[in-house]
Amino acid sequence: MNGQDWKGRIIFHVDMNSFYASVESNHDSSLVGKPLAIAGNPKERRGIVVTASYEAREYGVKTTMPVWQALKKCPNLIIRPPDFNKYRAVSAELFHFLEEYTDLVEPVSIDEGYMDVTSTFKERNVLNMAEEIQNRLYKELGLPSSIGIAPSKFLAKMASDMKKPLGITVLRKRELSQKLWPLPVEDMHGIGAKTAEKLKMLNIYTIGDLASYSSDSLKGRFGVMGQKLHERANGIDYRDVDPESAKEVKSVGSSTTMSVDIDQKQELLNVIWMLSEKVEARLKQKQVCSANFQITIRYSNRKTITRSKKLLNPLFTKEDIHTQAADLLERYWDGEAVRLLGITGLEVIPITDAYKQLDLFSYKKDIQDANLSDTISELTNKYGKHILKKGHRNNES
DNA sequence: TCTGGGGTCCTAGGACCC
DNA sequence: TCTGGGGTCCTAGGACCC
Repeated sequence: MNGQDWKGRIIFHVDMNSFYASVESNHDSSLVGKPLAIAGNPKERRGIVVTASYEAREYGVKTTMPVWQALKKCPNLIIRPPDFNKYRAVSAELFHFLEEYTDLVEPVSIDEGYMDVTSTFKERNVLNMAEEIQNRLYKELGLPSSIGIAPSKFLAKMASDMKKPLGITVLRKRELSQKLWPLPVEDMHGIGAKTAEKLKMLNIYTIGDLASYSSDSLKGRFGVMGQKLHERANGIDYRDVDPESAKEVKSVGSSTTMSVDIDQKQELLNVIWMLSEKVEARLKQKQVCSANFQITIRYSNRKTITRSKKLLNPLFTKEDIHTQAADLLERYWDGEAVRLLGITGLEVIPITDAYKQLDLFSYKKDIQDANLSDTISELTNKYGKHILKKGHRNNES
């Protein structure tokens, strides 16, 4: 939004309430009105609550709470494992539905998104429209939601959080001092536990404190983020609603926390193999591949390291992914017991683009000594891109 | 006998180049 | 006889979000 008309924008932030729990209740009416938690690996230790129904929240059950703790708070809690395929399907319906109202729909996550409804303003009352959207989402898709209405994304997001479940909240710029500034800083989108802690050391406790604090000082201490937070606390946010933004995936990965920590190399390699299969499936599903793979190792004490490696050629088969990941594990695992392993393809590119690259590569191969080319490819995949650069320079010199 | 799994963005240091 | 400055790329870690 680089014009002068940003002030006139009307943006909705539409946020589902207890999304996964709502979807499960829609598929199984025996769950309706019950304390329900969607939780990973209910039979394993180390499962956590992903989503809790409002009935479960009454008992103090919260997202990220370990399952055993949730059961302590609410002994008759019903626990269901997450079914992400099901949620993704409903999510697609949800965004398709929102697009009935405007093309300017930006999905932010599986269960929330922004809508720029400025253009509909002259035709109809936006508050009525928000009510209609909320009612229809509930009746037609079985999804309770909260909607924030404001002149910017940030304010719309903050507004949708103000009344849950089934709330509609309008946040105008002139209402900031009354509605936004009294909130504690940790309630601000973009401020987590660490930043809130640091802000409190500066005697910044509310969003209002942040808004009136010296911008330069925040910039000095927190960099770009400090400046952004200060602007947003003052209601300044020119970001556009961008329907394309969610479509460009940048990384695709899979990780798992083992039910018991593992210190045997062969067992770790077995897990790496399982993850390679999953990553292959996810890459294929998204029709992308990657020439930059990363492994994540979390040790028993939760210390977590990542190690990555750029390759010359994009990969997507489980065998190739396994080779790279196993090599990284071999080189960087310190022998201590491991709690979590992960594999991620970074900087993913569409497979169609990769074919172009491969064609170019095979062309080069044709005109070169095939054996030499193979050797270079092997070396670069093993040791990284800089080897190739050096090789080229040496050849050129 | 705590704390998942999927991501994005920013920062900072080192290598390397000119 | 000891050490510049600007720029890019790569890697790792950290903070945050749902």
